[in-house]
Amino acid sequence: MGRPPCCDKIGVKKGPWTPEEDIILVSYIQQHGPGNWRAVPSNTGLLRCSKSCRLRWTNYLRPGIKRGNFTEHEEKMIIHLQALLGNRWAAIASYLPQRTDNDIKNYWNTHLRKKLKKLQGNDENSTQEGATSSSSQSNLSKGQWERRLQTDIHMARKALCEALSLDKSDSSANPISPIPAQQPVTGSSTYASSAENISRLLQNWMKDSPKSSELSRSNSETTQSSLNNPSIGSGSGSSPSEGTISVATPEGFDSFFSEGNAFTPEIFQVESKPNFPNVNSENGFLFQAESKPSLEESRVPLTLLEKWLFDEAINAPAQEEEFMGMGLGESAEFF
DNA sequence: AACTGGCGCAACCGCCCACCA
DNA sequence: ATGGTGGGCGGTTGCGCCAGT
Repeated sequence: MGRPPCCDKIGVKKGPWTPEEDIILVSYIQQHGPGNWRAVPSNTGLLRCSKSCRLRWTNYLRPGIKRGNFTEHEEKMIIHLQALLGNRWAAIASYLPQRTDNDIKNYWNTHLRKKLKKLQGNDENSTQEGATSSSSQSNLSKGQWERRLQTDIHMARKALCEALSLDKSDSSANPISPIPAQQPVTGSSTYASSAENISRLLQNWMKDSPKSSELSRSNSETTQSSLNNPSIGSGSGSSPSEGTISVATPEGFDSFFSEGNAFTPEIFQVESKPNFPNVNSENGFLFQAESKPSLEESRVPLTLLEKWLFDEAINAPAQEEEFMGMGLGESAEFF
């Protein structure tokens, strides 16, 4: 019996998300929290597959996402982690806060794999050592199961240890622990990153959309107030659970921006406090830097990995050169 | 200025797993 | 024990952008 599609494909919109859709989704999630993705399209009116909504949220709209160029340090981490874990991007991402697995995967596929390939071409003879790197996909896939098995054993063991010593260990104090997705991301960058993304999208959209000049004032006011009020869309009297997001019509954006408003985190009423998760005062919803909850579970307490990360935490970034000597062979020559 | 090929990235697809009734 | 469902993950694709010609 084949599994039915996650959603009715008929009438489901595909392709790039519009700013309007983004805002609807963000508003909804801010109100209800992430999860129950199945209900998102029906509750928001989005003509999107539930999966698509989840993906859009986790890969793009989620708070705390850092976009743009990878730093050299991040790059090195990815290389090492990939060598150790294989293509377990979610696990790798758990060690790189603010980066999504999709981002890392893309970066690997577009930049790092190419670099390593090039390197391999330059140094054919040294590929033996490079067996831990991506250049040896066959070896990697071969050893991946063993690695994974080992990983799972460690995970189970660590989970047990953690369960037994609950509050004793503060993960934030442990430099070798992958950073939980829920961990506070300090400063104004928490929501700003995603808000900026939306802002950028909106502004691009504004540039491109001829419709935007036909906007009605009333709609813009509605939109702005909607954006400022997380309870928008559900109506003043309706309960959030049954609320249908009816916010952010495209007509609203033009005058919204023309009034000099910036699409800032404040618009979402998300406070930028160090002690994230934020509490939305309007509805009390804990707008956490959710995300990748499974990633924390999938943390990989490999001894070697932890050792390296520990050293890395101590030495980096000032002594990144020392990183080279960690014994992963080819990746050391990589730079 | 027009064309083209490569690149980067967002998004989709399909498989898998965990959970629940 | 079994089947259904939701969600997660990794691989892949498609499209827009940009540099080179």
